[in-house]
Amino acid sequence: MDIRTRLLETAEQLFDRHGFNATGMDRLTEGAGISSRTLYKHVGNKNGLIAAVLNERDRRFHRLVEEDSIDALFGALETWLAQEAVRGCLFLRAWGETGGDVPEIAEAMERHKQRLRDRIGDIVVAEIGRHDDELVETMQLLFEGATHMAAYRGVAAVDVARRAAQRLANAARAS
Amino acid sequence: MDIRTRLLETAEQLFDRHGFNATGMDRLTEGAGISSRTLYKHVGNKNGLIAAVLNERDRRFHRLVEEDSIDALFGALETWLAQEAVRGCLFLRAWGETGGDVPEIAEAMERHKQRLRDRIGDIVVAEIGRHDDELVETMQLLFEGATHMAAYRGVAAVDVARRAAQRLANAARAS
DNA sequence: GCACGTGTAAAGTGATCGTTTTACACTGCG
DNA sequence: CGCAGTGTAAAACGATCACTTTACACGTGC
Repeated sequence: MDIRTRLLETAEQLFDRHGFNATGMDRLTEGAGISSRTLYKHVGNKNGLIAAVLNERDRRFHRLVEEDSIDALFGALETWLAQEAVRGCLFLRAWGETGGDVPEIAEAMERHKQRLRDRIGDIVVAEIGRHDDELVETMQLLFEGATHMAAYRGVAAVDVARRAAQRLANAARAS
Repeated sequence: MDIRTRLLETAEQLFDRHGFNATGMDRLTEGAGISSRTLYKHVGNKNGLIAAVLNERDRRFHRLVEEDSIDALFGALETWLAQEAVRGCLFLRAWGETGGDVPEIAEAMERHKQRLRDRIGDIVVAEIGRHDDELVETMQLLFEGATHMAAYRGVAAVDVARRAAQRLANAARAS
């Protein structure tokens, strides 16, 4: 496996499990099986590594939601939570741990949320046949809620969100 | 003002603004205007301080939601966000930054979420006149979603959640 | 065949971390 | 008076932090 890929995967797991600040560079190099010199050659510094992890994660997420449907959206979240024991949104966590003071991290977070919103917009159009801002907002709210509620109540939270989204979409379709 | 109160208020602001790990004890003692010796006399260690901050915040939150109504619940969240620039749920953030490995912090988080759930249960009964687990789950989801979406889209997220909650409660009342 | 890119191993950088310690001042109470 | 309690100021603790440096090994391609 590519060194950079191995590094980003290891870092993502460790950041998710222990938090960003609490994960030292030693643990990262040891986990990825590379020297610290190599790590810094690849990502510059720790914030660069965090940003790289986030951007790769965003790419991976959108590859998971390829079709525009409510089921695909929440299905992706379920897969997400199944293969990684997520403790809330990793983007918001990184942003919060750095106080929003690191531009590259803040931008990665904003970009991810914007892309999520755009994708939900497409889903709404595909599901009810027209634009509906209120429904988009509400569905993003449900997605965000499921992400964080799953942290302490398990994957079942996603089902609750999916059912609520379906019900609200049905109501919008009927009106 | 009481020393302990001043310490907890200062710590809560700094933790919210910069994150838990990124806030050093020096900044805390300086912010509260006390010596480090006094700080350790009062809360034992940093994790004790974090737990104390969380438990006090939980008490304060429930004082804000005294009447059992959807408006009171989301009104409290709005007040919350207006007076403090919250970057997501402080309980989940503390839990995430410590990897869930600090018992007193994990317990404070669980207790807060359980109390929130109980309160929402009361609200559902008051609003629709009977128990409805699915509605409780969904409303907690909306609350959690609003808390985190407000971090990057502002207080308006709370209104979206409130409207969705009202609509779902109305539907439950009618059925 | 030799420079160059890419990697490792490991010591060392100064800064900052959470926490403890030492020394001293003030207050209220028996 | 004396002593316990509670506070401050400031130095010191060892550990760990992100990051750099030094020294060396291995291919690949001009």
